[in-house]
Amino acid sequence: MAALEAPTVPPQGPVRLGRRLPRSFFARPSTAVGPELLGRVLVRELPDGTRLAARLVEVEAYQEGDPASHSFRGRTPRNEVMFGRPGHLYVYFTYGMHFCSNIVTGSNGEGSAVLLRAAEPIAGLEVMADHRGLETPRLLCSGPARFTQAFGIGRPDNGTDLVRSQSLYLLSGEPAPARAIARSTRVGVTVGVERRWRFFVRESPFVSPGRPATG
DNA sequence: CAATAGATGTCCT
DNA sequence: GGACATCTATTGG
Repeated sequence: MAALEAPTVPPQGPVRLGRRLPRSFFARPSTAVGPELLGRVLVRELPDGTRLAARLVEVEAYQEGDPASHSFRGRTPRNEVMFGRPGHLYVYFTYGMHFCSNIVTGSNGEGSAVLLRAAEPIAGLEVMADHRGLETPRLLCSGPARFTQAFGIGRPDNGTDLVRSQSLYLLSGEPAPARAIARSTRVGVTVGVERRWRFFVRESPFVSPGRPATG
């Protein structure tokens, strides 16, 4: 694919974009897909041609039978996409003001997904700053609602197929090696806390400030 | 630094 | 009515 525009700040490491991840990558349990998403690159192409890109550094897995998951009590109009085919984007509105983004995993009808919690911006930082109303690169995508806002993702993007969309997709990037990945309990959940399904890149300054980095 | 208040849709009891 | 997969500004140590 075409080269991305030069980032405003140097990324933490080399940026290999690679190729789009196939449906089969997502068609596995969220707890398996989650850690393997770290180091992957989410790309957004805006109508004006601007390209936004960021490398995932923090995610959380959610599943059916998991009391912290939106899918726990079955389908609703809001979580419908979560029960659909893997590889689609599940966007939800929360706390009366914020949107958060998930990637649907597992098999069709299953109700599992991975919440995108934080990323390291690598292209389009000026537009992200515009969306966020701040400049500091570290604060652009370091939280699920921040990340979603930086990318300009909202209701219309709910249900987008990341495997086929020309404007929102996920590239293989450079997967984080197992030794660089830490796990902890999930942020902001009060049930299902025994599930340590938050996965993040240990040394990344772009991880959200949500919680202690329980290795 | 830490703690807290305030913004307020959607789903739940 | 209350909880919630959150963020920001403000206040106080």
